[in-house]
Amino acid sequence: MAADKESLQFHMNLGMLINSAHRAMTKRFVQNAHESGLDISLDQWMVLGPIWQRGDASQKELGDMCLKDKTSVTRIIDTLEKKNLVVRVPDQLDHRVNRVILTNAGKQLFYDVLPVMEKTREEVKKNIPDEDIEIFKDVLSSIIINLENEKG
Amino acid sequence: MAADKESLQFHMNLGMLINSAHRAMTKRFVQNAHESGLDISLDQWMVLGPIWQRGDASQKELGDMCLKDKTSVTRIIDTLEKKNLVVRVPDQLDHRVNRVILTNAGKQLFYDVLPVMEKTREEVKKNIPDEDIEIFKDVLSSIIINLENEKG
DNA sequence: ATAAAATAGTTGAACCATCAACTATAATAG
DNA sequence: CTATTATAGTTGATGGTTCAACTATTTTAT
Repeated sequence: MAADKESLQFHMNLGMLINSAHRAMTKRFVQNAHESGLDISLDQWMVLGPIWQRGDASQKELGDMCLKDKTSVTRIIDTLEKKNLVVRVPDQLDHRVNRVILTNAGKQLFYDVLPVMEKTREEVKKNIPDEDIEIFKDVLSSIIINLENEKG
Repeated sequence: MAADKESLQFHMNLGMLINSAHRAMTKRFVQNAHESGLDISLDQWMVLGPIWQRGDASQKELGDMCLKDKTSVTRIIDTLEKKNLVVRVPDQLDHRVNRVILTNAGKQLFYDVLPVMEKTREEVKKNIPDEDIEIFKDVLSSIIINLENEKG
């Protein structure tokens, strides 16, 4: 899985590049967390964030905020619950929805992971000009919008 | 999973954007293939390509070219073999390696999927200036290089 | 007030990624 | 030549994604 400039030239295929950049970022985040003695996946972290931010969140809201499918949310919450980082509390008003809240362990983990996330972000962006990052984000947004399901 | 400009503004997080752009591309490819009556995943297609290009390839070579782990290659070849698109032939010189070759069905599928890939590529890049795409690729390459494991 | 449609969440199946442990063969070092 | 090491590939486990089918509520439309 070599990834020097030369091999990348050869693999200058959008999809593959995106794929491997994303995998590299995920891997590095987990590595960094592990080096800090923390056991959490990037997806678990992505779900944890919005819960912390709001105090609680329904699974639907989490899916919207993380751009994740409801099935994925179900399973991630399952594993977060197994790890005692989170609990599901049935909503009193709408009995279809679960409110997901952080346990104390969940809050603690959130604070512990914050600097890991920051470190990873810096490693990712190292030596990349800010204006390129902006264009990069714009292109990503455009791609997502291009592929929005035009069901109408 | 709304993805209009506004919600994307809110989610302007590199990792999440990359993640969902990649997932959207994968999904669209499979959809397009399905609409053409073809049953193939993006990863299967990514493996099929290099085999076609070379006539045959070892699993190691496929992993290198697709930037995939050997375990992933093993499993993808497994399912391609189940679908009779590919066969493993033990290498005569080095008994550790499998040469993977396309069946006739595999070749046929390759030709059938080519236009689907092209269509998907166009949908992805629609309304995005070429120079932005170039910067986009550069940033992706830089990220990958930034995260290359500096084990030394 | 009731039937139909929409919404929130779960489950099972199929696929892919990653890790660790393993088998088998080949290359190398003494 | 033999012992060590490196390489190619497989297997099992765990986690995440997607699809389709399902349950259970709530909304809406008549």
